[in-house]
Amino acid sequence: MSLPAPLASSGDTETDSLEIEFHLDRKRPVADQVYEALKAAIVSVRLLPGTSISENRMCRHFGVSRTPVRSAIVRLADEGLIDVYPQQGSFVAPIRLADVYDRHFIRKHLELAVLAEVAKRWTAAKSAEARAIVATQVAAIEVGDPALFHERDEALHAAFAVFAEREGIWPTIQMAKARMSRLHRLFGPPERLPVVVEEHLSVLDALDAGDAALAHQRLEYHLDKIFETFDPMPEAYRPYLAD
Amino acid sequence: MSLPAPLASSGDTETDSLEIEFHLDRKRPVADQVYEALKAAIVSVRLLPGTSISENRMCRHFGVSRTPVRSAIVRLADEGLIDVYPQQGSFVAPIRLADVYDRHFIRKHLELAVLAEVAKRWTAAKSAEARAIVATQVAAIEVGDPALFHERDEALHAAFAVFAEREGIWPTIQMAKARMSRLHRLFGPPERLPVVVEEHLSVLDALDAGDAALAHQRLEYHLDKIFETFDPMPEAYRPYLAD
DNA sequence: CTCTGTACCCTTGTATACTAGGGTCCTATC
DNA sequence: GATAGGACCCTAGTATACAAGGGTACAGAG
Repeated sequence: MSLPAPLASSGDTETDSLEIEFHLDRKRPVADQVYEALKAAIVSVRLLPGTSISENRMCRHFGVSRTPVRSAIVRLADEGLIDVYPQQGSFVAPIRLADVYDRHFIRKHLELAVLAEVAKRWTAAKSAEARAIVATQVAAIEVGDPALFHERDEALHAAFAVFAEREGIWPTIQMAKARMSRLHRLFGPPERLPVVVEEHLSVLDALDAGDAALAHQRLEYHLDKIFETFDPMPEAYRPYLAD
Repeated sequence: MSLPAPLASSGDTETDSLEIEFHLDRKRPVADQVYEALKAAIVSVRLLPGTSISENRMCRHFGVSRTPVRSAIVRLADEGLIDVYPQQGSFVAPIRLADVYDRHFIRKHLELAVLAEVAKRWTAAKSAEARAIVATQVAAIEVGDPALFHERDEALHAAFAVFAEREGIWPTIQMAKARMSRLHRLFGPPERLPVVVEEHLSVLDALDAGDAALAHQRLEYHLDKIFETFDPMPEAYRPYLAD
């Protein structure tokens, strides 16, 4: 039988040099810390799709027992970020294109609905707060820190959820965003980042002008445009994809 | 300190008569079976909000060890259906009204977006399939089986996701629906069920007529109407609610 | 009678041991 | 030499043992 992972059995001879920064805090639940560390590593693609997640190796790496590691893996498997094959192994899930399309659908319609609520409550203060976040995105581009850029991008979208007084739906949007986040960080051309900033600003401009319909149109264009970046999917990316 | 559960320490003297039907199948992962059984019991409110979920009692009840039970509880805690208080206990989560509002927002906009896609692909065959499901809902009302009614209601909404060729977003809608499902099954007046059927049919009629805008309007009315059923929240329901 | 301290039992969190099944590689046989 | 079979090691799934902290009830002191 063929395993989905292209790397197979290496890793024993190598040193366990997993690039997961981690410092154990005995005062907090260990399982939560392992979960957060693993999730951050997967979403930021420091752990590439297909990477083997052996429970025992994680135990050695984190210096804890299998129980909290398993707990973390179960949670990540529920989120679709890890595939567990009993008696075979656990692997960072490939990026499934069908899944990405579905998540884009969810994210797009939720963010547009949030935007409609935001438009009703738009104020100069909110505009200033949003533009301040965009400014930090610009700064992230200038220092060449794409990870920081994406972090600030999340902050901007989260702020909109707060503006709409729908803070509770942010986790759902974020989970939908996580899948595409891996695509962006893997393949997203860096030269598009300034364009993203401009599109963000164009939405804010429409809101400042009190034109909700225009803001809607511009956000929809922005979201679809980002998505189409990967329309001609280069063959080199195949190892990380599925479906 | 005050625990959220109103029942406290009883349960030892009583027999463990948890109303969770369960038959262990040793060929399937035990953890999955426990998860499914617990989730079904919670969503169908056979396990009321606030009920204590002691891991040890679950072990005795299911006849398994703590490990798979813990795995199931972790997953349900992630979904917000169980609250875990370390060193104190785990309890079926109360119905948080703020959460219900957010989930309704998510469900409404996603279902409306799905409807728009369905309208583009509407055929006589799909209409017949949908109406067949509605017919089973009518049958469920006639035999007085609200659990079956809700099961068929889920089937109808799932069918729409399939019609829209967006099967992948159904889990997200379903998770949003789960919260309100508990409200409906607890407090939903049975006399409203026939009205629900009529509203479902009115949407199908609009689709048959090829009027997507009318279908949109009627579905939005239907979803909001269901939600407003609980607008004057009787004080008797307070023990099961929070926020 | 009131208050405080302590012992016990409950809880979840963590660690470890054992089970069952799949992959691989080596060996023996044809 | 090619192929089949078996031993070994890996995996995740499950069971059990231990640790740490909170709740409660009871007993003793003031």
